[in-house]
Amino acid sequence: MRPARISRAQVLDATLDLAAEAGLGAVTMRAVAARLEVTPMALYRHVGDKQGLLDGLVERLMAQLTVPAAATSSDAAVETALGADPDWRATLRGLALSIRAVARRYPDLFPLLFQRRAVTEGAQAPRQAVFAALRAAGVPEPELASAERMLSTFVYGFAASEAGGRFAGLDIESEFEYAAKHVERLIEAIAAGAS
Amino acid sequence: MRPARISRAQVLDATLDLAAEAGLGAVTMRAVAARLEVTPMALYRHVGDKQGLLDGLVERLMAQLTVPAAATSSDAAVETALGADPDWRATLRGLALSIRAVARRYPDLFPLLFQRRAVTEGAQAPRQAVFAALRAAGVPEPELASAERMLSTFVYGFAASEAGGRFAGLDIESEFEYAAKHVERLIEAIAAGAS
DNA sequence: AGAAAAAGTGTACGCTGTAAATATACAACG
DNA sequence: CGTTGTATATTTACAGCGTACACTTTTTCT
Repeated sequence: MRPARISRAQVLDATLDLAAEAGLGAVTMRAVAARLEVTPMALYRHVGDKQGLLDGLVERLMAQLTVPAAATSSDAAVETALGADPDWRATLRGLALSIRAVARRYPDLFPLLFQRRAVTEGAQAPRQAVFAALRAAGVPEPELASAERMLSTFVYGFAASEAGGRFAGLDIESEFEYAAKHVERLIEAIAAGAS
Repeated sequence: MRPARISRAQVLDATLDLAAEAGLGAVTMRAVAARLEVTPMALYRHVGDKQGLLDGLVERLMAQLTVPAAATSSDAAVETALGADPDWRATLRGLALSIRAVARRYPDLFPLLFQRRAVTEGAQAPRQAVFAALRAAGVPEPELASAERMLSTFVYGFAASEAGGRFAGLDIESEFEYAAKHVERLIEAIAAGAS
């Protein structure tokens, strides 16, 4: 069979670059194709259709959510057994910063993460890292899932607000610091046995 | 001058209905115009352009964020003086439920609230209600703004997640209950003097 | 050498937002 | 009463969008 001139990965790379440079509005099948020096219809073989392209973009966005070193150094089972990850605070902060960085890099792409249940189904690695950190913090097993959801919801909301300009004119870092401080206290309270 | 067949308000009403019935994708200048039995170009006089139409939609969305009775019964100054709004918990829950209701009614419109810094400029009434409630809860004046931001960010994030299907398959009400409970505790902790 | 098959191309269609010129319908005035 | 002014709505047109469909190209396997 004929050798492929482009791959799905290349298509998504080109799309992500385009989106970062010129915004979501500039992401058209024709523009992406031009960037790859290919006709628009060639893309359809690799991403299905425009929605598939955007879904792929979301994938890529989540792949950029880097998990801090502390959370990847050992697997969850070992950590639980040893009561490890002594610095769960740093782990959670690192994850939050990573998400915020992605939001800032692709401001008008970020709201896509709230759609098509992409967030929960994708980003399993960061999710597991959050679980591990919360476990390390002492959050009881039965409410781990709810606690993770609550925390992630807040962080995504914060990042989306930052990307959308809702915090414009504010000292965002100190807002983040304020929130982070209180969220940490909340986690400690849960760990201490707040029913 | 010629009598207007349509008003900006009517245009936005028609648009909102259309969006609720058929989703954001169905909101085209032509479709809105058809609903009003007018040509597409007639809309431009009233909303400027498509983006203006969407901005108007966001306005309307926020107008639907109803402020619970407890928060409207007296103004903030009086409340502060009397230390009123004895049930700030109910007030905040009411506001959150109202936001969630809007998110559920217009699922794919909701992410628009995160864009175009719409959230901060519009929803002043609910915002003031949150302020009043937090004041009533005993949150110190200097951190009132940050606390309000933190709380609103979480609620918007929760509503957006719910609308986007991120909580699909879960018992959303009990997730909300879990979060609400802990958020209340967080507010109490702030009021109690957590620096 | 010929067949099979995947990859990419070319063309075309209906849809979108909207610029520009034009027609309409009323209020106010001489 | 007719005229004029003016905001309103229509008409027409165009470029750009996603993509269906038929086609050609380029490889590998028999």
